[in-house]
Amino acid sequence: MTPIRTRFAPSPTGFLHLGNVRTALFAWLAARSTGGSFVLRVEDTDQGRYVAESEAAILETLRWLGLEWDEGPEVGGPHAPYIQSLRVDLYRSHAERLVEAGAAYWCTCTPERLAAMREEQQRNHRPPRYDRRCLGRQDEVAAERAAGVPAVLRLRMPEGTTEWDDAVHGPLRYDNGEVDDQVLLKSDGFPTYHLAVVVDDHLMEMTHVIRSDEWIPSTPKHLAVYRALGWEPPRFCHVPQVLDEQRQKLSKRRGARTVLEYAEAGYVPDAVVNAMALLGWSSGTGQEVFGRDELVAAFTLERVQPSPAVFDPQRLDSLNGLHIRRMSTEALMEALEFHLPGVSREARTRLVPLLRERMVTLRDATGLAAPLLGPAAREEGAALPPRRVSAAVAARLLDDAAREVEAGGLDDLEAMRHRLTEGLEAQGVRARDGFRVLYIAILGRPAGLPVFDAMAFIGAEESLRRLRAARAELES
RNA sequence: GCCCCGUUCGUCUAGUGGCCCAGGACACCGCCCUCUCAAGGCGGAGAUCGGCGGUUCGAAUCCGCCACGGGGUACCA
Repeated sequence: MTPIRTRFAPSPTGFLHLGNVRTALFAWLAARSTGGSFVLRVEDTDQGRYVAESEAAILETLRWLGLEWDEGPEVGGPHAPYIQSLRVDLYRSHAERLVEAGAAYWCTCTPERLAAMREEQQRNHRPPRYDRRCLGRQDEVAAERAAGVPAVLRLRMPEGTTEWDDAVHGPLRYDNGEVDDQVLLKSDGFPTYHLAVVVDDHLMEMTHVIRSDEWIPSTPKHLAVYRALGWEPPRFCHVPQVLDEQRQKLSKRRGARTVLEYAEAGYVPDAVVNAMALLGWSSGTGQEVFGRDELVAAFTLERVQPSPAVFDPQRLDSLNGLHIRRMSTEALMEALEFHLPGVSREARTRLVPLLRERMVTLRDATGLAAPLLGPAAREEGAALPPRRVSAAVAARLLDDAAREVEAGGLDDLEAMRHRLTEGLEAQGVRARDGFRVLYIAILGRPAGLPVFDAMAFIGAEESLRRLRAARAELES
């Protein structure tokens, strides 16, 4: 299969959420799965919307997810710089070529006139497009520009139709008469997306343009630029958007969490990647849980769906648990450092087997392990004795357990548990009911990490202290 | 207003003319396992394949119209 060379080109106007990054993931997968390359490019041509911290956050997000780029900011590459604001001369020189080719023209119409024009077109049920007033008076416009009147450069959209074979949507066709004479160069001298994206994608030798499908309507403009410059266009792949539960495009404004927030909340990169991959793509084999390498092996652009997908947080939870359980003890121990601050590597290693199957997120470790790392606060409503267990049975169990611990029972948890079970059953009490007493005594609540393992973890001394405290509570 | 894209269980999806009175996953419910909680195993409920017409011996799959959802319509990306 031919290597795909593609890019992710975010604009540094905010943080990355699942919707943005899903597109990056598909591009990364397309490149990796074909032995191609993945380029990162920063599209900061809108000075007004630039948010300083967001650029660093974008790089951090991609790195956290493991979507490493072969060329781009901080790693460089043969087509550097990879930041558009540093490439302005390139756009201007190509704009000049477009003017010479008669494919672009200057325009000094005011924003007010443009707005009035569009309003009128809308009133008359006509498609909103620039009316080309300046196209017929280029000499005057040139004089105005010389006199300092602000001007923009517009694409002269050719007649006819534009069609292309989209990798996701199949054949797409537009009547050029519906397409506006797009502004290519703004009056501040910066290019618009429509010029910069074409120049960079060509110069950076992209074979595929993988982007959100909100770009479909402007693709004819881009194709017109390719044609005017005599360039062969890349293959376009317009991937569907990711929607929230209200079926709206995911957006920070509407409360979409950033990827980095998921990281802090205890989600693991592989799970987030897996969950995103399933939004708009499926393997076709029925497999839905993928490790990184499996995903790279299974991915193809052809299997990307054209319809938008609603992000389901519950699915992410499920996958996160699954991926946590797939992690090695060593890896989990390391990953838990953030959520179990101050807990030694040795202690974390002992905790991992107890925690692994009980965590949805890494953050769950904090609450689960709390009774083993400090005093076990009594959970509200956790009565001693619990329902279905008499005070007499509870007292005896606590005494028996204390005796067991004193006799070194923690050295063989299974044997100790067996003896305590027999003691309970001799009194006609089921172990599952009786042991609830131990859970409350040791963990402060009727459920949690396996209680015998918990006792072993906190040690004989602390175990005895808690058993006796519970015993004393029964007396009062 | 104009243009475009899309439409299979609540959600993600399989499905490209007969294998589908539609399969899987998540969530939900039940059972089993079990020191609790989980995890795991098994089972259940859940979709008139957006609607209506058409093509065909036969349509979720092909065509048309409509409806609904989303997007574009900027000197934002």
